[in-house]
Amino acid sequence: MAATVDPAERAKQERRRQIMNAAKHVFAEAGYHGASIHAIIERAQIARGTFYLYFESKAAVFDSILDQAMADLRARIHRIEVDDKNAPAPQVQLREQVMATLDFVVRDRPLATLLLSAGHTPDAEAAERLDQFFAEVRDLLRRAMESGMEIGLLRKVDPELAASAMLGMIRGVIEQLIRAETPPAVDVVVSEVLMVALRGVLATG
Amino acid sequence: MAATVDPAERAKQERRRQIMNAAKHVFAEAGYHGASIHAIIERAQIARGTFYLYFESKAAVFDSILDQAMADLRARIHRIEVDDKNAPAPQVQLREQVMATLDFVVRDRPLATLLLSAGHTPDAEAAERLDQFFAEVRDLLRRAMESGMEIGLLRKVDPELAASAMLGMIRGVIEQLIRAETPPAVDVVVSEVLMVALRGVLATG
DNA sequence: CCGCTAATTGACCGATCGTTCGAGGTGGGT
DNA sequence: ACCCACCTCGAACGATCGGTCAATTAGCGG
Repeated sequence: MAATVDPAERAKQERRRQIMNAAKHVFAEAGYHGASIHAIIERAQIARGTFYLYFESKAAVFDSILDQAMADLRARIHRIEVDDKNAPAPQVQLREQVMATLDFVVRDRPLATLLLSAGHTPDAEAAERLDQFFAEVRDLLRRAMESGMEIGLLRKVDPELAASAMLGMIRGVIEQLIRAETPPAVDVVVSEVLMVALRGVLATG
Repeated sequence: MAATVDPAERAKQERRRQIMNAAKHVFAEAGYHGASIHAIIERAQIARGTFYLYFESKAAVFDSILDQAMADLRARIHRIEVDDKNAPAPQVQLREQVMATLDFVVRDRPLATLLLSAGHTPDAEAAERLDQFFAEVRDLLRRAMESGMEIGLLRKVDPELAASAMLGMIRGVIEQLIRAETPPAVDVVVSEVLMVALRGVLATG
């Protein structure tokens, strides 16, 4: 795999990242349609034709950005291990994953904006990928619910509905963190959110 | 106000509604940008010029649709009365409002799709209106939280954060109801959601 | 049946945008 | 010094779309 360290190849990859980063910002600011190739190449300081040497279309950059984001996010989300006695307690695993995910997303504002607002792109394929990603997360949540209910850790609820509610809650919180000019510390937010999700808002009694 | 029952005037209003309805479906299916005037007038069975006799621009129809939706929704959401002893219990008021809102939204799928997915329109004014509407709802939720905390009904939480979480939860649930091909009865959903919101998902203990 | 107003129509315009491509530059190997 | 492969550039193209307007039709009171 000497090709991977070939300096020319490295420069190409770097250029690609540069374009993707510029595009990410522009997409976040203007949305998929509002983002013009002009704005992207202006921000990336390259010419029109150069853009098309690295990406075959506008949709292709968008897809690449989504793909990378999803890979990054997937790396932070996995099944909670309940049987393995060596693993940390479920609540601890849960907290760690939520923490890592939220931290990652909040650190990259343009990306967060992109993910949250990219509900309707006329690019059907990109929209479908986003849907698939969220469906995957929702599925993970649903299974977590089912497991939790089986072992008596969780109350009996419609797993599908609860998963949708939880996913929506996370989205709402991220949106709030993005909106705030001086967002509170992530660990404090996670504590509050987990409290609300697990115990609800009603006073104990 | 005899002009309001003038048959000609009535026909005009009807035509307006017809166009708005067609546009609502097209916007929901294709998003703001993806919705072409062509698609709208085709669905409304009118000519291009006719459209511009009733709306001065594409953005204008979009705004009109949003305005009407927001008025309809606002009519179903108001402060929960806690001091008035003649009013129903807070939980009952809450249930009624959530019920009425969810029912209204779910009955009009295109509208729901429109509201949920219209995160980023390049039409800045329309996007701002949507933001304002959701900000209003969030504000209502936040104040409800604060009131509930004052009278000891609710646990102590960050009101702003909890409001964002609750709003996100509602959005998530609506999205799920829209997605389902055979959505469950609304009152069952409301019961489940209120349970999760108030008591959380953790088993009591 | 006439005449007039108001409604309706669709060909057309200008602007914008994504994409293409041939000309010009660059740099490392010999 | 030369070459050649590769990269970079931006003017030009074609398609699409929102919006306009002069021509046509419909409806109706006299």
